[in-house]
Amino acid sequence: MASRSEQKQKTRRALLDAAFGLLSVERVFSSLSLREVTRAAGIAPTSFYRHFDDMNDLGIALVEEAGLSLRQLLRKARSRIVDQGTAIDVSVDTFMEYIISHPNHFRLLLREHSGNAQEFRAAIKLEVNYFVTELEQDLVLRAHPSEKAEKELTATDKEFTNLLAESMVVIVFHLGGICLDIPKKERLFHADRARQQLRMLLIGANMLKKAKNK
Amino acid sequence: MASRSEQKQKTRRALLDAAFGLLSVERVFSSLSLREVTRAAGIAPTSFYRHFDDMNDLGIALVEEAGLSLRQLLRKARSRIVDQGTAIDVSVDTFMEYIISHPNHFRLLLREHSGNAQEFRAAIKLEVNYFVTELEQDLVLRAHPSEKAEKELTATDKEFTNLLAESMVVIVFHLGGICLDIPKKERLFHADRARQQLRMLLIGANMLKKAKNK
DNA sequence: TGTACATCAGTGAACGCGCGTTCACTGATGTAC
DNA sequence: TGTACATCAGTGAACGCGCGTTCACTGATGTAC
Repeated sequence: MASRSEQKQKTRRALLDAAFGLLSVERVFSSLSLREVTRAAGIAPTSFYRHFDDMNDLGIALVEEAGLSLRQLLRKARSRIVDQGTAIDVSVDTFMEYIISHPNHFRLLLREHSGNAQEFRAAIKLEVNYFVTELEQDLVLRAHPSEKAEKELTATDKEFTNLLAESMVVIVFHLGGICLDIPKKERLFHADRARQQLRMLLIGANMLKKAKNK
Repeated sequence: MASRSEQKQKTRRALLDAAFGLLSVERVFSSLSLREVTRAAGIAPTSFYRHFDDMNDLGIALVEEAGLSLRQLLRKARSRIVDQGTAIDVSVDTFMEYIISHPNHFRLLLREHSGNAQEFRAAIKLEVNYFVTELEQDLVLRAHPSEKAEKELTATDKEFTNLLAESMVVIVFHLGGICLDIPKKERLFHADRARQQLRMLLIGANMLKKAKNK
C-alpha cells in the first residue's frame, strides 16, 4: 500500500530512531558504527547509503531533530511563563521534562562537543545558541513587559541580559547532564539546587545592571 | 645505564604522553586505539600490556594525572589569592593558564563524561569534585578571614557556599571548553565574560545569604 | 484499463583494513653465591 | 670479582573479528502512452 516515498521515510525514521536508541552514558555518537545502526534499524548495511552519505551526515540529522524537539518544548514553556515571575520554576520544570522524555536527544546536544567532524559540532553550537537567544528574549520580556520599553534598553542592559542568559543555560545544561544518569528521586534534589543557582544569577545580574546604569 | 625500572617508567611515560598528544577537538579518548597509542609511543602493540591492563586502565591513569596537574596549579593560585578580593580575577587567570599549558589534560576532565567505562567516569567526577571543594574553602576564607569565624558558619552559609562554588566551577569549565578550540585573541573576550558571570553569582549568593540569615 | 519501460529502495557477496589479544621468544638487567 | 641462573620489558607472527564501502542485482512501485 505504502507509496515508495512513504516507505523510504519509514526506513529513514528507523535509522534515526536506531541511532538515538543506541546512545547511552557509555556510548557516544562517534562510537556507533554504520553496521550497528543498520542492524538496529533492521536493514542491510548497504541500504544506509540510500538515506545518508555517511555517519556524519546521519549525526547532523540527529542534532537537528534533537534541537527541534528542545525548541518545541521551549515554546510551550514560554506560553506558561507569561503568568508571573515564575520564570525560573517553569523553565527548570520544562527542562526536566525534556531530559526525561528525550534523554538521548539531550545527550546529543550536551555531550558531542568533541569527537566529531567540525560540521557536526557547528550544528550543535547552533542549536544551543538558539536556546540562549530564546531565553534572552524571555528575560527581556520579563524585565520590561511593555513593548515600547524594549527599544529603550541600553547597551549595558542588553549585554547583561546576554551574559545572564548564557550562564543560565550553562547551569541548566549542567543540571541536565547530572540528571541523565541518576535515579528519579535524586533529580528533584539537583533541580532544586539549580533553581537556587539561577536565582543567584538573576539577582546578581540585576544588581550589576543597576550599578552600571547608575 | 638506565636500570630496568627506570626504563620501564620511561616507556610508561611515553604511553601517557602519546595518549594525551592524540587527543584533540576531533579525537575523544574512547576513539583512540591501543595500537595507535603504542605507535605514537614508539613501541610494539604487545608491549602495552607490560604497563596497563587495557585502554580503560590507561584512561584512568590519564585522568589522575590531569586532575593532579589542575590541583597543583590551583594551589599556586590559592597563595596568590590571599591578597584581596581579587579572587575572581586570579582564579580565572590561573584557569586560563591551565587551559593553555595543558589543553589535553583539561579536555579529558571536561569532555569524557560519556563514552567510557563507569570507573573512568567516576575518576573524572572525583577530580572535578576536588576542584569544587577547594573553591568552597577559598570562598569561606575570603568571606570570613578569621579562623574562629569558620566555626560560626550557619548551615545556610555552608549550603550557599557550596551552591556558589559548584556553579562557579560550571561557568569556569564552560569557559575552558570554549577557549580550547578558539584562537588566542578571542580567549580574552570570553574570559572577561566569565568574570562578569562569576561576579553575578557572587553578588547574588551574598544577597540570598543575607536574606535567609535574616 | 492494459502494456511496456523506467525508477530506485533494498540486497548479498566480496574487498581490504585496522583492531585487540595470545603466544612463545629474546636478550639485557638483576641477583645469589 | 666471576659465574650461573632468574627476571621481565619488549617483540613479531598470527588469530579471528567487525568495520566501511563497492558492485551488480532484484523486484516492487511509478509513469507514459
